[in-house]
Amino acid sequence: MKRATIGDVAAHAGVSTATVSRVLNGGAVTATTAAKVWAAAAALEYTPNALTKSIFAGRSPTIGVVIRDLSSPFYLDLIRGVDEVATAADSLVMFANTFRDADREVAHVRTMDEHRVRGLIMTTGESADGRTRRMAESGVPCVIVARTVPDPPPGLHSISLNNIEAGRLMGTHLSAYGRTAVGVVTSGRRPSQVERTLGLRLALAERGLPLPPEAVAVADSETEVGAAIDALFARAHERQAPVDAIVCTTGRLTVAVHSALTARGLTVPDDIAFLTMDDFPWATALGITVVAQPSYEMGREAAKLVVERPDESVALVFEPTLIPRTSCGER
Amino acid sequence: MKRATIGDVAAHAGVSTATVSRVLNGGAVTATTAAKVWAAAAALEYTPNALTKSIFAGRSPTIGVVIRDLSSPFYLDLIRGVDEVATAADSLVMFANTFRDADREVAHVRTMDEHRVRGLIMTTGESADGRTRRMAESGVPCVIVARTVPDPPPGLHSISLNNIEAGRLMGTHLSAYGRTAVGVVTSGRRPSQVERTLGLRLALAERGLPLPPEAVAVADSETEVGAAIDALFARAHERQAPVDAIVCTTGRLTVAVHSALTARGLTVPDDIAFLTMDDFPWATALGITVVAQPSYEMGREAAKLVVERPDESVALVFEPTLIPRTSCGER
DNA sequence: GTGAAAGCGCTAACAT
DNA sequence: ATGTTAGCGCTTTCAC
Repeated sequence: MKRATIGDVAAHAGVSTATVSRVLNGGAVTATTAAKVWAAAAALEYTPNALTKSIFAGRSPTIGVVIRDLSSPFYLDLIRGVDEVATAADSLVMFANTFRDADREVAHVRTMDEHRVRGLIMTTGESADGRTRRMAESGVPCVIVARTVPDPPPGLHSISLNNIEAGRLMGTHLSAYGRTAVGVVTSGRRPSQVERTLGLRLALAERGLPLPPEAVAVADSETEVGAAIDALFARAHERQAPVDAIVCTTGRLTVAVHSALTARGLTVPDDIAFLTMDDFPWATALGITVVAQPSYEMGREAAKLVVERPDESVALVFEPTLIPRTSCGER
Repeated sequence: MKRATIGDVAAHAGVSTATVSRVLNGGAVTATTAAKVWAAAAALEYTPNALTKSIFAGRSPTIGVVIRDLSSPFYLDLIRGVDEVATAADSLVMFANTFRDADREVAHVRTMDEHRVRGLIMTTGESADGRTRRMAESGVPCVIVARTVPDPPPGLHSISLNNIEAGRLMGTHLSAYGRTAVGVVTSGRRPSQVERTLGLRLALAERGLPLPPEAVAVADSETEVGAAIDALFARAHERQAPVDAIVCTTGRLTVAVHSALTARGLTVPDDIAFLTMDDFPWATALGITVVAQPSYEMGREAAKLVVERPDESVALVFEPTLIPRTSCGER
C-alpha cells in the first residue's frame, strides 16, 4: 500500500498542497478548510515525511550518539540522560556502538554527518576528530565525552570527569583506612585512565606511600584481567611488597577484577581492599566502595549543550564522588 | 560555513551533477572524470546528504528501536544485538526510550514512522499496535519484542520467550532443591509476567505444591518492592505457611528484591531461596540462580527479521535456560 | 560516457 | 485565505 503524500491529501480535500502544508504546520486557514484537510489526512492515513521536511531545514531533528562500549554502565546512564533531553526537545536519538573499533568509529561519525544530525555526542578516541571539528565549524555542535579537546572551535564541546580528583579520592580513602601498598588495574593509555592513576599516585605520595610502575597492571579487556592481576601479584612478591588494596580505574572491568580477586581465594576487604570506578546497581549489595561519576547528569548536560548552546565551546568538568561502602574495610 | 552540494562538486570538477552522482554511486564513467570528481569532492569536503537520498528510496536506511525501559539488562543486550546486525547491514539505529509511558510510546512510534525507518523493533505495550499494523501493511517490517501479536499481517513479526517454560523451569528447580512454599514478586499484568507465573504454578502443581494468589505480590517499580515483599510475608504468616523461596519474574526488579530480602535479615539461600529472571554480569559473583533469555541473540534476530524477511510474518519463540548457581541451595 | 531535465515530498515566497 | 511556482539536494530517465 503506497503512502499518501501531501498531494494526495490536497486532492482529496480539494485544496492546494500549500494549504495542506499550512493546516499541518499551523498557518492561517479557515476553520472549514482546516476541517476538510484534517478529514482527508485521516481518511488517507497521512503520515508526514520527516525526511523531506529536514531537507528544507538543512538538518534532521536528530541527535547522534556514538558510544565506544555499550556494555559499560557509565555509557548506559549517559544515553538515558541524552534520550531524556532529546525527547524533551522533540529530537530523536540516533545511536551507534563502535565496539571499541577505530574504523567503525570514523564510519559511524561520517554516517551521522551524512544524516545531517543536529548535533553529535561521542565517547570515542581521536580518530574522528578531524571530521568532528569540521562538523562543529559547519554548524553541527559536537560534544566529546570523557576526553577534553585541545583548542576547540566554536561548536565543539567536551564533557569530562575530573579524573585527577577521582584518583586522589581513591588514594586518600585507601590511606585513611590504613592501606599502604596499592596495586592498580587500568585499561591503558586513554587520557582518563592515565589521569586517574596519576591522581592516585599524587594522593598516595603526599602521604609518603609509593605507587611504582610495577604496581600498575594493564588489562585491555575482561579476558586479560586475570593475567594482569597475576603479573601484578608476582611483581609485588618479587619486590617483597605484598599488595593490600586493588584499585580498578574503569567501571568496565569492575566485575572481572572483583571475580579475579575472589577466584584467587582473596576475601574483600580482609585480605585485600577493593576500590573501583563508577557506581552500579549491585554495588550496595556487594558492599563495593566506588568513585562515581554523575553519568546520567553528564548525558543530560551533553544533550543540553547541543540543544541550547550550539555555537559556544564549553568544556564541562564534573566532579567525582566517593561512595564509601565496606570493600576497603570501612567498618 | 555552508556545506558543499553535489552541484558545487559538479561545478568544481567541470561536469554535470548527473556525472557526479554516477561516480559517487558507481555508475559508468571514465577513470579521468572519476578522478576529477573525487578530487573536487575532497577539495570541497563534500559529505553526501543521506536525507535527500532517502527521499528517492522512499525509506531511510535506519532501523527504529523503541524500548520501554533502558535500565533493564535484557533490553541493553537486545540493543547491542540490534546494533550489531544493523551496522552489518549499513543501517543506523534510531533509538527512543518510553520510560514506561504509553503516550511517549505512541509518540515515538509515530516519529519513527515519520522518519521513514526501514523497520521498527519495539518492546512496548498495545497502545501503538494500530500504527504498527499499518506500518507493516505499507511495507515497513515491525518486530514486537516480548509479546506475541494476534493475527499478524505480513511484515509484522514477534519475538518472545517461552515464558511458560521459564516459569516451569523455576518451579521444577525449586522443588528439586526441596522448596515447598514459594512466593513470587511480579511486575504485573503484562502477558510475559502472567505467563511466567502461570508456568511456575503449573510446575509446582505437578509436584503437589500450591501457588495460591496470596503468594503472588505485585510491584510495578523498584520502590514498591519492599511493601510487596512485606505484604507477601504477612499473608504467608496469616496462613501459617512461611515462604521458603522467592521468585522474581522480571530482571528489572532483581536488585530491588534481593536487597529487600537481605535488608530484612534473610540469608540466601539458608533462610530463603532466591530465583530470578535474566542473567547479568554480577550473578556469578553473587551466586544468584537465574532463568536466562538469550537477549543478545534475540536482538540480532529481531534486526535480521527486518533486514532479511521484511514481508513475511514470523513469530520467533526463544527457549529460556536455567543457570544454576547457589541461591536456591544448590550446593 | 555524459548532460539536460524531470521529479521525489515538501515548504516558502510570491501572487491573487 | 488560498493557489501558483520555485526550489531543497539528489537520482534517474532519456537524449546525445
